[in-house]
Amino acid sequence: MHCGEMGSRWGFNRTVGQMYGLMIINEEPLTAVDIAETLNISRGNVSMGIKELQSWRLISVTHKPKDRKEYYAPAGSIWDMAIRVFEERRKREVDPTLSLLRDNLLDEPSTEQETYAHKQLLEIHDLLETVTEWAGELQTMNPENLTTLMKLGSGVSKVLDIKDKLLANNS
Amino acid sequence: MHCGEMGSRWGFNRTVGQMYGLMIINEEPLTAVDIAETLNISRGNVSMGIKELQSWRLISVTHKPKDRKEYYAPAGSIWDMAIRVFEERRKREVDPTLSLLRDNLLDEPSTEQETYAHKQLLEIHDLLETVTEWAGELQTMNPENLTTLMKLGSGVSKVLDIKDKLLANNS
DNA sequence: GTATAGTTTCACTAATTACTGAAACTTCAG
DNA sequence: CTGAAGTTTCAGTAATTAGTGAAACTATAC
Repeated sequence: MHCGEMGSRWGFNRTVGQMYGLMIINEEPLTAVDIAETLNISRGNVSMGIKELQSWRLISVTHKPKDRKEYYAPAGSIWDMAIRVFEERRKREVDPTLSLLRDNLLDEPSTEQETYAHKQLLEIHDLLETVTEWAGELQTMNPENLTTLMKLGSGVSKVLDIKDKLLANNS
Repeated sequence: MHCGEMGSRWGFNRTVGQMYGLMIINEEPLTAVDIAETLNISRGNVSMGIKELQSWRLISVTHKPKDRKEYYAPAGSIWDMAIRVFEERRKREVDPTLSLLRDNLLDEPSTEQETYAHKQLLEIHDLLETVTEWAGELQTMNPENLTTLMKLGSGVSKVLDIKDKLLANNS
């Protein structure tokens, strides 16, 4: 069961990773007590972990009839999970960076030193913006197209060439 | 100068982020002492930070004639920087996850429970592998093509349709 | 060689982050 | 309304991670 530890590399802490790993591996939804006992962690810690996973929109809660317990399970498919982790990390890492950069770009540079700094910040800002916009668009594409695109790999360049030729012919 | 703090979100700790921010903002290369004084951190801490940044392949060291000091500056363009952070994070986060998954997939499942777990792990593994392979291929593409691709955004699906039609015609 | 100007290391301390468990809270059946 | 079965909160503690600074180390000029 220790394999859940790999989650520790993915933006949440060790126990939260283990908790989620456990849910993924188990076909049946689990109760908070199941989790606490399997992982040998305190009940309170599980509660906090659940909250964290919910903030990542990674789990769904169900109830069994005649039972007051809450049952937790991963929300959606593995693919959904990846999208969400990706999205949330963008929100937590990239977006704050972007707004910090924007704030700084508002100040007009007065010295030469500042002009250079300004230029550099602008470059970072634009790069980050392009990349995240693009990533956002990829996410809205349907999964099949995305898979095609990925299978294509570096063949993408060839397709782009084809496109250019088509446009040239049409004009 | 506190704006360098945003680096704290990007995989290294606060001071290392500040150090790198400082180098990006300054046109001229800096010495270890410059950095320590500007950021009010100890000389030893700077040395460790330099080491860390070097392990990310993010800085280059130069020497001035008649001067024994080492001068540090960001290695390469902003674009290079992004590629490197991306690549290094893949190495540190994704690759270990993949090899952990592979290890686990070697064990043949014996119970039904394990069969399910096995299936889930396989799915995660395949997804991660596809995505990282693709990301790797994107990196080898020349920047212009990449920009075209990004500008295209979700229009990519249209190009793929065109490609499919072309292939259909050729057959 | 040796004095000097620099860098690196590392044991120690500080700061941050994660975990525990008991108490407070919620919900619902009877 | 009561209490049983559950969840959440949070103050305190443990564990981890980051930072310091003095001592050890290196390289070079003379």
